[in-house]
Amino acid sequence: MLTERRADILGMLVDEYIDTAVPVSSRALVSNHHLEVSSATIRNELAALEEDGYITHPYTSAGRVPSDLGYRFYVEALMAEEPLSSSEQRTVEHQFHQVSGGLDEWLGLASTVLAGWVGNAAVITRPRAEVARLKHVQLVQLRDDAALLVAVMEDGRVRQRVMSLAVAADQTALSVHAERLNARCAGQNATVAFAAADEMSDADDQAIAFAVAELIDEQPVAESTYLEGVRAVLEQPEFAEHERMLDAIQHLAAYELYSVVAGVSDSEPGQLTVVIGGENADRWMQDWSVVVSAYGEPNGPAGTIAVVGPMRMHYARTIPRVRYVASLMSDLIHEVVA
Amino acid sequence: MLTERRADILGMLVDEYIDTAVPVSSRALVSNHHLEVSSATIRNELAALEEDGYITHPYTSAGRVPSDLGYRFYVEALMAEEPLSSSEQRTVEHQFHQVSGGLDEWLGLASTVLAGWVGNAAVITRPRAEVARLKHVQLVQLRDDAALLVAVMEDGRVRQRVMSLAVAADQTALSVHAERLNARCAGQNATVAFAAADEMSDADDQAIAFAVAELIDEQPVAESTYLEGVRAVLEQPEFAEHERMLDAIQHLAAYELYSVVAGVSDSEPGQLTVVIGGENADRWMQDWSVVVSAYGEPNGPAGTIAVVGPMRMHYARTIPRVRYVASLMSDLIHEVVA
DNA sequence: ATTAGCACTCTCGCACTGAGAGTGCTAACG
DNA sequence: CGTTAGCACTCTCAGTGCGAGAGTGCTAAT
Repeated sequence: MLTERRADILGMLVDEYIDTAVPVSSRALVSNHHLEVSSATIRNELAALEEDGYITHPYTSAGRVPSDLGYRFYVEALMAEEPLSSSEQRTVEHQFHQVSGGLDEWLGLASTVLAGWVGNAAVITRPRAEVARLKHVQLVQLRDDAALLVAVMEDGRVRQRVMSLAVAADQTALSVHAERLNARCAGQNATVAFAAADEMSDADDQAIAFAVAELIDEQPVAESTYLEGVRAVLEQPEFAEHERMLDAIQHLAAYELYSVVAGVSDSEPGQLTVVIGGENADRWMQDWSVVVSAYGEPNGPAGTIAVVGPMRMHYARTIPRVRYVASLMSDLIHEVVA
Repeated sequence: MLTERRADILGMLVDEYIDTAVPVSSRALVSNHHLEVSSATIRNELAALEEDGYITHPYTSAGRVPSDLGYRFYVEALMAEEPLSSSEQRTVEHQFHQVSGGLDEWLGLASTVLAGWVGNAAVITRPRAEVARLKHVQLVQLRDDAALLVAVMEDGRVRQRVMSLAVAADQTALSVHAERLNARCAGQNATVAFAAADEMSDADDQAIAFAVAELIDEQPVAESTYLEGVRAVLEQPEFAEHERMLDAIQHLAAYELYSVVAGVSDSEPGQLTVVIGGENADRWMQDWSVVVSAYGEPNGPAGTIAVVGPMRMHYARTIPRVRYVASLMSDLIHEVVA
């Protein structure tokens, strides 16, 4: 376990490094914090902290930089969370009253605001149920032998597909098809729908049921992922080199982040998770950190709100803000849904 | 007007510059093309071409680089289009047979393939009618006093919104609401729907009609824009500098490209447009070129297929490939819709 | 345990230089 | 008159070397 002084020093060091992106030296610590000891003493402590794995050297005689472990300890025990200023709260409330409403606009706004606050990329996914279930199916006539299949899921997502029909059907006939399906599949998951498709005798019924089952089952690729603040991330000095920047860009595509964020948040709404550097599963994320929280109704469809950035991230700012936006979105959903 | 020799030289120069990204010298032209004249002669011709504004100097005594006008002349008159190889055709046909079908998958695949072929960003927008018209409305019950409004447009787009109701209604009552609306608004545009909303007596009817009108009217922000190949663009040497790269990234967001691409293609399906450098309306696009074509049924809903990249773009490869993908998508839509 | 002092290491920015590439011009040539 | 050889001039670019500065680690003294 760390002595108190060492913990203090580690805290200052991480704060400073997050702020400046420059490896921090013993002298800087002493002078910036008016410590009562000399830089040599600090050097000894730093050596001990390095021994224990909390910090490293980029090269001999540069300042120290926090390691994964150092950041982890900082987030767990040292950091002083920076609460939202009243002006920040006022801004966000004002902005949310400006937009007419509708989930999509909220999500877009939330990601923009969050990204702006924390100076990193913000990723928000639309709420979805853990297991997709069908709510309602409808067929809209396009031509004699083709119809648009619209499937509404219980979590409010809507999927569509154009179907061609073996037997020509007018809108009335299509409604009959749809009703048969609703009777059989409403409230059911994909497995049941596939089974239902097998049982259908009529060819078109079967084709439609099969299509519905596929729609229920469909994996959301980048389905409604809101991503903002890419430029802010890439302006960080860690991406000064082209190669790093290019790699970062490649991975910052919305659909990759979707899987990252979805992979992390197995938690329930309100629970916030921080994943730091090497703790990430993905290989390319070893230098990145993610602060993520689920939002939504308890036991209802859940989405995730995340901030993604380099390990040197302003955790003390980011964590309360992710938490705040998550609870804000949960409240908004509560108002609409319950 | 250019003498034939000058035109030839300009053609070679543009070809070479597109290939190498290096300002091309008189000597390089002579040796790479086994010209029967000396480099001094070429220098005289280059000076003349510069005088006429087809090429420029980056600085005194470097090679020559095409200007906007030079590229324009090249695309118009000099370029030899590079037809698709049989292996390219085979690949794409193979891949399109692999996917199960469904417009979204086609569009995603098309953008990926196109981006890969041309080494630049490919942007594809979903087809939409010039004026949105309602096809069909449906209400799905969420709770006693809330319903999901699903509006299907004539061009096949689907929009949704959660509505809270003044008077509780079960699914049967909701269907009645929906039918009233369909009777009044099916096939109509937003203006008519707004008018209809005004005439409705029942409060919920009115609210729903108003919401429908808004859905019809809604501007697609980044609505279903497929963007691929961002990394490829940014690997081009024109983005070697940090600042340029950051600016490019900022603008390459899908929703910005949507407006760029939509702004360019006022043409009908089959017509292909090339916009070079300063011909772009947007200020930030002054160094970019866009090759864009509409696709879809004549007089039907139309989408756009575009390639966006630096001015130094391989037009001879890009143009036939954009054209090909556009006609491919048009065919696919034709099969499904007509 | 703390500290002063000092040698050592490594980075970073800067100036300098020489090679090379390419042009523009002039004068000669067919 | 078009073409060409020759040459001076310009500008870039990569490499090199160097000095300043920052920071550590160690040792010996307090």
